[in-house]
Amino acid sequence: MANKQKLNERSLQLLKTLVERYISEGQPVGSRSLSKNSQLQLSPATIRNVMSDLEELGLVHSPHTSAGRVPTAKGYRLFVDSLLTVKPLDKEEMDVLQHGLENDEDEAKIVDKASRLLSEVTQMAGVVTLPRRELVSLRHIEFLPLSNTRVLAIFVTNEQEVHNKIIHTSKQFSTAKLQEAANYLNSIYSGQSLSDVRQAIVAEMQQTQKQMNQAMLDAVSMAHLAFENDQVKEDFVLSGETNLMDFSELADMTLLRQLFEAFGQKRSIIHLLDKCLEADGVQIFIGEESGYDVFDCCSLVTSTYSVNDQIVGVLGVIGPTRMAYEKIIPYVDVTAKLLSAALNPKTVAP
Amino acid sequence: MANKQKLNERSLQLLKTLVERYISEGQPVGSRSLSKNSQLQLSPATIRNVMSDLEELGLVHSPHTSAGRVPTAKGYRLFVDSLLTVKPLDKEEMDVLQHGLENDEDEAKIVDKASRLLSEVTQMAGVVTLPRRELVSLRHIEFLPLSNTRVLAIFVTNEQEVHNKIIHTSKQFSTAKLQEAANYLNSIYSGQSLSDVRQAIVAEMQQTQKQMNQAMLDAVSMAHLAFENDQVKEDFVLSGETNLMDFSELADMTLLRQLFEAFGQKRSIIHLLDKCLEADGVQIFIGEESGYDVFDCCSLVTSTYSVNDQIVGVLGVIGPTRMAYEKIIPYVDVTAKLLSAALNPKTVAP
DNA sequence: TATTAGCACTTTAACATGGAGAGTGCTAAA
DNA sequence: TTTAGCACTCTCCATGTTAAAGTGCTAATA
Repeated sequence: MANKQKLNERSLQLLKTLVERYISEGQPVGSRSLSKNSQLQLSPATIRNVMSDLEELGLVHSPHTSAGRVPTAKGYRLFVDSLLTVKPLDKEEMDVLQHGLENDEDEAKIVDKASRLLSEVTQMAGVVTLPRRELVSLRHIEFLPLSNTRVLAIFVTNEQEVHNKIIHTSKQFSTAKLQEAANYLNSIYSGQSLSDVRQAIVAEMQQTQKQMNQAMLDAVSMAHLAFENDQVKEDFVLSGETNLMDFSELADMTLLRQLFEAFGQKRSIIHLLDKCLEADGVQIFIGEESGYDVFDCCSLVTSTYSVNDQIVGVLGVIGPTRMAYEKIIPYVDVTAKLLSAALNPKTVAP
Repeated sequence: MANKQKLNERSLQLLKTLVERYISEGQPVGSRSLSKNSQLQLSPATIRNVMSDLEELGLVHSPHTSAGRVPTAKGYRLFVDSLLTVKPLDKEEMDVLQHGLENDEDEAKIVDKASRLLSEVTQMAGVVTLPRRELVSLRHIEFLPLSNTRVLAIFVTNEQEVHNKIIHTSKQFSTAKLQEAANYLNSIYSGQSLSDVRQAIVAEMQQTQKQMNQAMLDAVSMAHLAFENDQVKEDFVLSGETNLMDFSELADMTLLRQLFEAFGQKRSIIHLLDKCLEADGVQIFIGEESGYDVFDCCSLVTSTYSVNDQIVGVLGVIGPTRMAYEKIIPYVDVTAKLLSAALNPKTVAP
């Protein structure tokens, strides 16, 4: 079978040119056109032999007998992993991103802008997860009495963001009592990360026997209510989905519909993006690699971004598998870095 | 020309059957099929004459010489205004809506559910505006110091909803001072509607000369910052957009793209929905009537919903002009009423 | 006078036909 | 090992044909 043996320098060079050509033209590429466009001086016939091998290895595929070849997901994968020559962004392209992401205070706005920028520069769909709250630190918590046993819990994180949640307490508290509880919690937990706080609270609840007075007990149980599974709110911002409508790969309405439904339900996208959180740097899912049928004809190029040197989110681009990876990868990479920079607390204090 | 004269009972009856038939079949309807399906016992030839008149009046239109007729927007309008026989919902259909909208506390969740229900029962796109804040009453305002001159303003409206905003004050305030300011504002404005509060504040700011002490002055100027143009946040919840992809009217990708872009930008939709706020009850925009090119092949059926007998929002359904109005109208109507009921403070207080 | 039958005409949709073009696989020669 | 040559396959496109559906007009009819 000599499979491995066949994958010599020449075959790889040929596969590279084939993928490049298919990406730029969108048509199955045949032996004649490859013979002209590759550096190698080979006749179409020779190229046909090589292509036949590539097909046997599952790297390319022929839509029908007399069409050229098209890369498979596996072919793209090999291309991206070992053949791709990334084209760094030029000055102008950098500037667009840089200007777009500077001078914005609000976290939500920055994230939104990043997503929009990604979709604009790539003409595909841009996606950015909201920064994980788990890792941000609690600055301040406050309780406000509403009616009866309803209490509004407000917590400020990271200097910037304010979140609130209505909790139902077991009994009615006076404003003073609530203030006292908040003071207690602030004195202990302020500055710690939300996930740490959550853990600590659960721990404290379990050893109630400890020498805690009623007030402290109340405070802890309220904090428990305030922080309980709030992380479900994991979310992302998607922009430029409509760009995808222009790709012939998605001209089929059922396919398009499924894709947009997946966008709307968010679940699968979140799951997919979560996978990218684990590793640092640029990651790529090509076609069926994602594991979701809906994305069979799509690729996802992502990178992580950080605050205080901790990875807090993912951003990326969704487009057809036939995308200009050599350009998309640096775009995603650079945007991730710029977003990190934009979100990090400025060193120059006011 | 005898235009008016021609629009006798018979022509109207024929137009009605034509529209009904076109809505259910989706094919241009010809004289033969009309002759069979209308109650009138008329030969195709006679019907052709009548249709010719209808065409002259701009009520129907022929795609090409040997196709049947299709209603125009004007034709649909006449149909909807004077010919339509609305089919009230049966028990089962009512139940779906009723069960879907009961037992939910959170305003946002209710609105979301309503939108989803609308899209599910109609198999088109459902839309619900968030209740206008202008008309809700302020219950409580609170200020929380952040760093330096940044202050977090929190206001609770309507018992239910909590909003917050970071404001930048001119100088630094102590927690006590902020508390004092909040107390002052609460004593004066609590219970009034947000728009009233906003007006009153602007008025107070203008006659600064009055016998106000510095604390009151500070309070008012902070309130001004907290409430300034926050109404831009007018928003709506759209569901089931993807349902629209199944309609042949929207098979054209450029059209579909424009429509989805309009959904994403929200501006035009908000504007359109705002128009519906003015009148009470069900309103309908058919095709080009909306004034937005994107909606030329769509119709919008809306109704208003209320809290405390005040109209606070609009909900509706977006679909192709060729929709089953006799069913959609009651669906929208009933959903609006159920939503009003769900949002109104329960009379049985805890 | 209003309605209808009849007829010629138009348009579309569906299907068959027949190259042209592009590309392949295989074989045999270089 | 590479290449030229050739038969073969498949798509695309233009063309033609036919059937079905519908129209407008005219003349007959009630």
